[in-house]
Amino acid sequence: MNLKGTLPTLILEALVKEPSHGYRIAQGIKERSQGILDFKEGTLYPALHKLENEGVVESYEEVEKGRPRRYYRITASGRTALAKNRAEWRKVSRAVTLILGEA
Amino acid sequence: MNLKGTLPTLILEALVKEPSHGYRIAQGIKERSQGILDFKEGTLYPALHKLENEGVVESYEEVEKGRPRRYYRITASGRTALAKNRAEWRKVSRAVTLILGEA
DNA sequence: ATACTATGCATAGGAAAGCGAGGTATATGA
DNA sequence: TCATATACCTCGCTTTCCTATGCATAGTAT
Repeated sequence: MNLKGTLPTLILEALVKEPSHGYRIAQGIKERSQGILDFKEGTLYPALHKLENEGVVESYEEVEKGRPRRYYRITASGRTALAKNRAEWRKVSRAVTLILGEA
Repeated sequence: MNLKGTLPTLILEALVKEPSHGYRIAQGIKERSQGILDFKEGTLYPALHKLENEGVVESYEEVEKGRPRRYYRITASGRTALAKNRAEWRKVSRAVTLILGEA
């Protein structure tokens, strides 16, 4: 189950502490949401490419266990974007909850 | 500002207490969200048609001030759908907030 | 009188997000 | 040897939403 539009923000949040690669980012989102959020690979990879294109993340290749992995690192503008997106999420999710009810 | 996918649920919620027509439903969502949620007419009307097609709302025409208005009434299956959507919203929005942080 | 705004409904075209399915490749364990 | 997990990618499709446009009426301001 997923909420459209939240993925870019969730990816940025996943990279705040340290760089990571696509597959691990997806696992992390699933685990940190207790299995509720589950973005598919066909969604995740294009999203990462888009974020890189926008300059909010940078990527580099790192060889691990003989195989290359594409790591992503959040940029300065990415941290700004994250802060903005986080605030927006709070605002709009509270607005919906205001109508649909909390309890 | 809007959250994709929430409109059908917000419409059903708007009809719980009494039937209403498109224009008023849109106004209600905007007001009850304190101006934050603002779905456009080009979004709302097709959404209403779809909900009617699915059988969760019924429509009828009522002439008011000499002009016809299309009123929508929530059906029994609409109430069931609303309960389900409401629970889903809680679940998934909490999952996102779990990751993005509450404070 | 005329024009603008609000009300009220509707459709068409296009963008964006996400999914499913498919492809490629390696490592590991049964 | 065969399946599964890891790891990345792309294509086509559907859904959702927005903008723009059209039509029509009522009220208000100029």
